[in-house]
Order: sequence, then C-alpha cells, then structure tokens
Amino acid sequence: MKESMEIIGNGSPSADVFEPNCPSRALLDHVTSRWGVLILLTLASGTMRWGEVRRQVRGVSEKMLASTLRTLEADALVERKAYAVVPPRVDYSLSERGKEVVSLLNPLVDWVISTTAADAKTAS
Amino acid sequence: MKESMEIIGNGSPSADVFEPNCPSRALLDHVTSRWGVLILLTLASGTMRWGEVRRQVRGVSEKMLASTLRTLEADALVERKAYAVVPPRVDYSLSERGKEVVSLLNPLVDWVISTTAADAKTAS
DNA sequence: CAGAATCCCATACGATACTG
DNA sequence: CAGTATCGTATGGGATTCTG
Repeated sequence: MKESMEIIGNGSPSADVFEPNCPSRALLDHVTSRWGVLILLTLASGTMRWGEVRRQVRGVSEKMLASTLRTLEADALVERKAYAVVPPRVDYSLSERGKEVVSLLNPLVDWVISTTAADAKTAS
Repeated sequence: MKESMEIIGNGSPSADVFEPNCPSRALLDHVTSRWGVLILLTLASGTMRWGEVRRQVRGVSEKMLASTLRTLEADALVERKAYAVVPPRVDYSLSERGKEVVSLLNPLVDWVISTTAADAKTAS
C-alpha cells in the first residue's frame, strides 16, 4: 500500500532512500546538503568561475565550496573545466544530470521563498 | 543589488536563500536536512505514530527523530497530536504546508532513486 | 585566481540509559 | 510508548595562511 513503489516499474529493484547504506541516500544527502542546493541553484545561471560561485553563494567558506564542488563533480552533477593559463581559470557548470536535478530543486526553493515571504506578512 | 526576482510578483520583497541570515535559508535547511526529507516523505503516507516513523526512517536515532520532528513542527510542516492515554500515544501528520512541500520533494527523491538505479546498471 | 593545508570550534549525530 | 538526559564522536564548517 504505502511505500516506495516510486518509479521504475521496469523491473528494476528500486533504490531505497530509506535504507541507510543505499547509495541513493548518499546522493540525496549531497544534493540536499546545505551548500549543495545553493551551489546547484547558482550554476543554473550558467557557467561560472570559482570566484563567481563564491560571491553568489553568500556565506560559504572556501573550504566548503571546494569540498562541495568536488562532491557534486563526483556525482556527475557539476562539470569542472580548468584552463592552463596564468592566472588560473576554472569554470564550473551543470552537467545534464545537474540540470535535471536543478529543475526539480527550483520549485522547492521557490516554495520556500514564497512561504517565507508570506509568513512575514501573515505572521499567523 | 542584483536581486532574485524569483516568484511572488505580488509586490512582496522576495526572500533570498542566498542571504546567510534570511529565514528562508533556515527553512530550506530544515526541509532539506538529512532526516527532514525522509521524515516528511514518510509522513506523506498518512498519520503515524512516533514508533512507526522511527521504523520507517531506518537509521535515525531517537535523538534526531525527536529533534527533527520538533523542528518540522515549529516550521508548521508537521502536526503533532498527543493523547492522554497510557501507554502514551502521539500521532504525527503533515500539515497543509507539509503536504505542499512533500509534493515538491517527491519528484526530487524519485529522480535520485531512478538515477541511482540507472547508475547501478549503466555504471557509466 | 583557484585552490590546498592547517587549525580549531560548534554541532549534528549516534548509543545508551532512564522516565512518565 | 514516546520520549528526555547524558555522553562521546565524527564531521561540518569557518578563519587563516600558503602556493602554483
């Protein structure tokens, strides 16, 4: 009745985010991580340099930016392109997968923003 | 300056998740928190008792379950109903707001699950 | 400029024990 | 049953410094 008969009716034994060591849980954690969401959202605007991402995602430390970007890259959500120039230039952009997930993240964030704004006046 | 003109064209000054101390960022963090997502998803199946939630969200400790539930309740995403019986019975369910956010969380989780499953065979 | 390295703190989280 | 209290650990995360 309830549970996760989610998608993939095609015979695939479905991944289960409720399972502690299912890889899907890890991916979910990365995508929904504190900085992960914001970085993905930021890159939705297009290819950006490291410094640009850092400026847009206000409050992120260099350490977390680097580490989160690496994680997202490992998950194949973000693509990194380094140019052998000096000063160095590195471009980050969303992969196709990344664009997919952002399109799903967007409604969520929009909802958060709109209810937060609504709260401000409703103060219910 | 640069603004995020996200949604709410209705004159509301929009909340900004990119701003470190915007309340929307906090709400986003709660909703996308490690256990927050799973708990919300679980409650999508309907009203449940504490122990049921705990069983379904495998791997969650009592401490985190309690604390996350309290946070979500404070955010008005989850409703808690305690009955003065012995043994105690407490029911948790999604509020209307909670149902809204779950409907946005679902596609995301489905995507995560399906790409994880795909990865397993594609092994790109 | 784009990071890596280091240091250090806060807290998220888990395990266990206890209680109304 | 539905938690709280307490303790301990791991990791997230920030600040700073260093380098190609």
